[in-house]
Amino acid sequence: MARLSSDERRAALLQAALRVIDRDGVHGATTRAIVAEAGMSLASFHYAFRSRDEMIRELIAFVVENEQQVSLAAVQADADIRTVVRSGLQAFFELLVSNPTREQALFELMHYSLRTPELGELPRAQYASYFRAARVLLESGAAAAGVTWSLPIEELARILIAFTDGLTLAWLADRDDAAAAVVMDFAADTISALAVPVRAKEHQR
Amino acid sequence: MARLSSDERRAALLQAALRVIDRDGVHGATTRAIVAEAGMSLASFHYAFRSRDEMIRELIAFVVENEQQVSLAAVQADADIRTVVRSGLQAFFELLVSNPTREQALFELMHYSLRTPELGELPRAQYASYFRAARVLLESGAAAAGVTWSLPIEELARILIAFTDGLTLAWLADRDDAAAAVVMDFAADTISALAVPVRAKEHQR
DNA sequence: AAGCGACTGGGACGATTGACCCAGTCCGAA
DNA sequence: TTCGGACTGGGTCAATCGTCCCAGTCGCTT
Repeated sequence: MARLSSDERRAALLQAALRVIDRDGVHGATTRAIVAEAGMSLASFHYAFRSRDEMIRELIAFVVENEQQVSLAAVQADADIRTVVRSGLQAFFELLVSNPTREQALFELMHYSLRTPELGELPRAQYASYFRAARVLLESGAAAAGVTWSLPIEELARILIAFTDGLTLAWLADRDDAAAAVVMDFAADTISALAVPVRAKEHQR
Repeated sequence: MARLSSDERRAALLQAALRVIDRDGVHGATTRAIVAEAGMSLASFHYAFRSRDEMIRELIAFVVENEQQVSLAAVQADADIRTVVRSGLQAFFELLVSNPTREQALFELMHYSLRTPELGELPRAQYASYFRAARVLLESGAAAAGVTWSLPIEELARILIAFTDGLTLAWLADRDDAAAAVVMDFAADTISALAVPVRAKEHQR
């Protein structure tokens, strides 16, 4: 064991790979580009990972776990449910605008996984993670606003993610902020319309 | 100009390239794979196209023009607007299920374009084409059902495309048909809720 | 029938890639 | 201080890529 960090070096390489993919896409994430970004030598790469594929596999798993979608889940107190949903979407959108290449990178990683036989199951986990984040927003928002959902929470979470994916892709294509806002308004309106007030007694406990 | 088809050979190569991308992704669409699929020799490729990039550029333009999204626009007569929207979504979904790799290919081509400086504007045209198809469905459906939209048609088209993109990505990830149906139901409900009946006089003329 | 030019086959080139290898270096344990 | 093993630098390899080239071939025109 000894020297610093068998795991630290792997983590450093993963971070570097993510930066390279942000900058140049999955296509540009060659072993040489990654070690250059990490300030290491090529030998270190194959000392840490058996192959590039293994690294990509771990990278996707890492991204899925550390769902940075958390920005979606900033629920302020005593807001009505429509505001909660709209704010969550706005937070996500601002993340997208401030770092569009990151969302592109996530999509590219997904499509790369779908094309790679032994990675084909990863997108399922990726979306399960997204749904979980959406569910957190919807549940905590509903609790804060004193409402409950008239549809199963899993279905609502999927609908919310469909909205974020759809508005992200269209925005990446034409960068129309105003149009994205319209979609977010529509999403907040229609989703919050499925909220029903909790009877005071239930709300209280 | 003589021999058969300066344009025909280009078209044949484009079709072959599309089949290769369907099968192996953009990454696998090498010049050699494409000419093999087309049953041609490598020299013919560079006789027809100056470079692979030029071919990809024309391929995307071709795909955007021949929007196969038309399947979305099968409007049956005397159906209420909710049914029209739901049927359009269902037609799209069945296209997706019967040919998932085609939708994957379109996404990959979009992301490839976004990463390629001189192709960066193509996704805008791609989505303009999608919006146009959605608009056709919404307008003809509204005319057939005798309703009009309470939101600008451009905004509604974008919302509809957000739904199709969102449900497509999630379905590609987990292949959950039932969940996709829920999203489509929600989309049809919420979009058709924005339809208002036309006064008989207007409807008649 | 001849010839011109559009077209093709097959090979080659340089660049890039993932992977490997080996001689060293550096650190901590003894 | 010595020594062993974890780690690295730099070079190399085969495979694959886009691109190019040139000697042919084939079909139309004349």
